[in-house]
Amino acid sequence: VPRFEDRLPWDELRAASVALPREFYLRPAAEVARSLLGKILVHGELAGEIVEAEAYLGENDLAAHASRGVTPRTRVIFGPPGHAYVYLIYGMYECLNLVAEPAGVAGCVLIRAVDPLCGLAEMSARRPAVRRPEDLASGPGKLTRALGITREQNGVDVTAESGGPLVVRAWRGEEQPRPAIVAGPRIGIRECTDWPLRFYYAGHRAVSRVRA
DNA sequence: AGTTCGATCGCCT
DNA sequence: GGCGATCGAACTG
Repeated sequence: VPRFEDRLPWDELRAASVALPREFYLRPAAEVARSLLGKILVHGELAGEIVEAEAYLGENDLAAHASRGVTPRTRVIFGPPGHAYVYLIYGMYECLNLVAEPAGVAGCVLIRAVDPLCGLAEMSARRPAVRRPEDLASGPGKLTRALGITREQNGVDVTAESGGPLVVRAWRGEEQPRPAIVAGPRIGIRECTDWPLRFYYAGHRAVSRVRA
């Protein structure tokens, strides 16, 4: 099993970042998806920078789980923003979404890839076959497995600065120069395939390579 | 109660 | 590029 080095120590990551407030998510899902690039997904002491995300809308978006209305599974998507929607796909993989839009309006963002920052040893233990650190979380099912995110986190508040198991944080201070953002069609769906609701960093090594 | 099939991944050729 | 794994949500009757 290869050993990967953390990009920075956990306490430095905590000091250099702050949890995103609920208002961040209180916007159209596409805006939230684009804005989430460069933010930090944190589960326990495992963390990675978001490099790819997709927006899913409401009743007109036939690719979205919410398009068929409120069900026991989708109720979180219709709830207040800043919460996690986690579901099981293909019987074996969990997918993490962050709820956008005000309560009563459907909209969420599928996190498709993160670039590992902290806890790489534990991530590689969870995904022993992976040879390069940028492949640990370069897909929606890969990142939940690497970070240990499951349906147990469905519905949790990701804006809690203290105490939350799953939090999204932003770097403090001045924005660093960052890669160009590409918008293109979403992956793995059969409806609304022309809508440019997938956002990712151009040329980033941790972006999922599914269907180029 | 039974059936269908999916916001995926990794291994095979 | 093709396919099997694996299971629960949603829909049919």
